[in-house]
Amino acid sequence: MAEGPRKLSNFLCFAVYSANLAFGRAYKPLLDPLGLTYTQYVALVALRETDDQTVGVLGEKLFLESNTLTPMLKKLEALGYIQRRRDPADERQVRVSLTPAGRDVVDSNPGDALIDAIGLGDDFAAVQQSVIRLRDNLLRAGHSEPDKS
Amino acid sequence: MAEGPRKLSNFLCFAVYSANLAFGRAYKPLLDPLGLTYTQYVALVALRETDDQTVGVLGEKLFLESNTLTPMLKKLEALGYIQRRRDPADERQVRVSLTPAGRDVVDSNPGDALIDAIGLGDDFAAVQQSVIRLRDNLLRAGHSEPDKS
DNA sequence: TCCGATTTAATCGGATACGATTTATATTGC
DNA sequence: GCAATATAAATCGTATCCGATTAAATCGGA
Repeated sequence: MAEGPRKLSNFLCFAVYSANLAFGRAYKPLLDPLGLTYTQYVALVALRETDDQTVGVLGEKLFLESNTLTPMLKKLEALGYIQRRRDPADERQVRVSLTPAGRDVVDSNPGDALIDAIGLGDDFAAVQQSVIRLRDNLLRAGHSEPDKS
Repeated sequence: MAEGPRKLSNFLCFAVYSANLAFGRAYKPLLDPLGLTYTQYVALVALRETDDQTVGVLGEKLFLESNTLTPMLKKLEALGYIQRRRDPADERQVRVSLTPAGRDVVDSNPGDALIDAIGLGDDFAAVQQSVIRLRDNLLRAGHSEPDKS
């Protein structure tokens, strides 16, 4: 085996890639009325979990860095969902916290409408754990090069 | 249940979102030497499967439309991996086909180096099928509105 | 103390995604 | 045959991602 052209449908990476596109499209009609994008909503959820985080710590949770987060957070601030301020104790850091409006949005759980659409039934938790394991394995393989000792 | 702030780690959408980021990062060192991005590589795989496709048919497989594909395909053409030409029988359509160089890239299976990194073992196929089912369910829920008959 | 190294965000350029519109070509109705 | 419609790709503006660089603040050693 392992010869001949592989079919796209056999690529796990493509399954994940296209499932991510599908999630974005499924969330869109739910988030549009709130003026939020899919990624912005995820950031709000992360902030609901732990408030008043630095951009760096928030980025660790979201697997993003300041180059992606800074413009998005500025947009969320302009929308009135978060507040950004320099940490007085260390002016290099920016601390981000939810406004009451931001908390309300997260607590309204707009994603609940998708639970039926997901349609994995009892497999939900197992699939989620597998995808998380996959992600962590890939990231682990990445940030330490395969050193040939 | 269903009250109180949900943790980000319990969101299946975030697992998929972050796994997709992880795949892109894992593929990067493998594709950089070829001058390819992750998405461009996926497009080449889709073309390897069926050559001489129209932009629309290719888009159906990739879940993308011409607004995303056209710029990417022009880049792949500039790289010498594909050829684009108007269909003489219907000048509205553009047909895309792999060049020999493009075929060689796909046949070299650059993603094989990640099989170990994925680390799902025997669960690989099951996870893949679940993610595909998830995707298809989400897309199905999307393009026909939940009509309350 | 003071200067170099480190850390944190922000900035910049290139490459996706995607809704909305535009352009060019085909098809259909009459 | 031709105007109205439909279809396919391309274009445009906005919002991510990400590598690389920059700017500002902090830290650390001589």
